[in-house]
Amino acid sequence: MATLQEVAVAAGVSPATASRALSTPASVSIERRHRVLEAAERLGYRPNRSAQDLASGRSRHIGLVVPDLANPYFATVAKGVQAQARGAHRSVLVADTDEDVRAEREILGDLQPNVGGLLLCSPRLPEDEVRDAATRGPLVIVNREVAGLASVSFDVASGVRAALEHLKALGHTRVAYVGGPASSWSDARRRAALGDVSGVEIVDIGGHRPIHQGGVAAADLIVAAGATAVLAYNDLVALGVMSRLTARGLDVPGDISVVGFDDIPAASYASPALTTVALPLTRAGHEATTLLDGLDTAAAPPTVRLAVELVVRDSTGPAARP
Amino acid sequence: MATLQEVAVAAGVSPATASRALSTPASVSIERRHRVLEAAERLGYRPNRSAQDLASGRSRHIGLVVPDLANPYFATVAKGVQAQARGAHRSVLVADTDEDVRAEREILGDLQPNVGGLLLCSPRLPEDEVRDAATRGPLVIVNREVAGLASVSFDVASGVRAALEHLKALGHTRVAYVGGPASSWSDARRRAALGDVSGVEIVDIGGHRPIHQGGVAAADLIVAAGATAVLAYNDLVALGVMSRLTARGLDVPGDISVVGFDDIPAASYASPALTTVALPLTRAGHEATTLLDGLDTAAAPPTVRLAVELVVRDSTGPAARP
DNA sequence: GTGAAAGCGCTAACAC
DNA sequence: GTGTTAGCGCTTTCAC
Repeated sequence: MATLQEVAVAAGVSPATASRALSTPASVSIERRHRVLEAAERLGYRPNRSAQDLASGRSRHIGLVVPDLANPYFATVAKGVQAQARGAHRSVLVADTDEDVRAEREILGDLQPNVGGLLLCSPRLPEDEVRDAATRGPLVIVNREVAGLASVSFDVASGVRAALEHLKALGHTRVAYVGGPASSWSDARRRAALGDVSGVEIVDIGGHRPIHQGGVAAADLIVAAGATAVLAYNDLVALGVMSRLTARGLDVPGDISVVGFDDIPAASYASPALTTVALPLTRAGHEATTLLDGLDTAAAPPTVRLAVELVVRDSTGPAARP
Repeated sequence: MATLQEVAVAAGVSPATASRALSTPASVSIERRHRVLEAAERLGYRPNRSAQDLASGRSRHIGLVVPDLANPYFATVAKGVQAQARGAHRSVLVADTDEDVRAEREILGDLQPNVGGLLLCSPRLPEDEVRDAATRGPLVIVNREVAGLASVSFDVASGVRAALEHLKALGHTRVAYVGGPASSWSDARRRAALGDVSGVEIVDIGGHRPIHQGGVAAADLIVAAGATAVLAYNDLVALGVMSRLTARGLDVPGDISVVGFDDIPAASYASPALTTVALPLTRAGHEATTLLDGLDTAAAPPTVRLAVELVVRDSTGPAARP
């Protein structure tokens, strides 16, 4: 493994110049710069990140903390982060908390001192702890907003409204809401917008696990509540609702319409294909990474709220005549 | 941020002793060890990974290269890797190649010099390049085998046989195989086992993209070929086949039985729920990480071939009478 | 614009 | 067991 030292010797310059040629090309004469670049290329020079980080006092790694990597939602965000980070020559350290707040704390303490910035997808960590973490280094929150901190989130309220208007236009007047984890920020956002559309009565089915099984569990409650349509916390839940409904012999959307949230790939594969509020997850990963890069220079911590879009597929239809 | 130096001073020992107390506790007297641990705890000491790596000459990071993080297959492997790595106090650097071999090469060159070991999920990279990478540092291949290199893969042949036997027992005699990417190692493994079950005629539908859309594209060919059952390259493809079949008005499993590979979460959500060959993906992540740790000490590069299991659900049934 | 020199925080001989 | 002493490979003042 060639070192910068060796590159410098090969190029006939000092290590300092070699370093500058690579990191601040503008500060080196064009001729020497070329010599250094050529030598680096020829020797197959690869910077030693540990050395760079140690010497400069800042890490080029980005830490990404997610509750569950196997969840397509977070996996997609992670993919976006990854892509953007690579463009900025930074690497991504991912940590999966397995939905466990205790593990999350531990990971935070472990990870944060060793990364240049942290991307936190943490729907459940108490706000003061998030704020605390932000004092320890650059931090961007994803899918949540905390006053005074940089974040990337989605305009879920308008998504909820769009879904409700869509159902209303189809003649639905009694819509069940299947909630997610009670402590989740984004569940609260969804709930807050539930009353925004007049003429649609909302039946709260309560909080459920944000996975397929949660929807399965909720389906019977929906039927019992006499709703003709459902808005679910996310697609996984919506898919769960749909499969249980179908298993009970009910038709979607003939008997009950179903709307999800997120637009994970499975939403379009399902049959019927799921009508859902699409969140630009990859884009969120991009934005969050970009935000992180500009965080020191930014005056106030920026908050990006990404627009969402209702994707109408086949799981919604006219309300059944009573 | 407290340094080891400061911890050492606070504990009244030399930096070396402080270092040993933390990394090789056995080599320090019990009393001093306690003093160091206590001081570290009290000062909130966090080791600087860059410094550790630079000084010791080896990185504690694990590099994980996957073709697509948003693919539930790789996301699940990644989760397994992550969990195991954290147990060993190592962090995971993930890189997503976006299914692009050129990007993969670049990532390899970038990543490998800066990690202590590499986990490669790379179905398509030419074998000699994989072998080449292995000379540059500890490397474990996942879901593929290359002679002489450490790897974790699945016993897909027995999975194919189990699927075929299952179909045969249901009376199917003409089974279509929807292949994956032609250059993929695991597609070749599946194909190699296709002839192992006598009494079942295999119709090769050719290679398709290993995603939902690939299955959609293949479905019509299956019908045209007159097969009563399909074995697909993976679940995504199987799901695609199923949705196209259903859209054409065919019944699964009434008219055609479908079997997938992998057992991703969506397989159990689908309706009908997909019969599939389950691969222990999380386990593969664990094993690969464990293998990486023991690689230097191992005599011969270990090859782990994980057992698979046919999960019979609702997408397979008796062959339709001709 | 360039080089010399001083570390960044830690580990690993090497002596004791 | 323990301390002393060198660095690991790089960035970054500081002079020139």
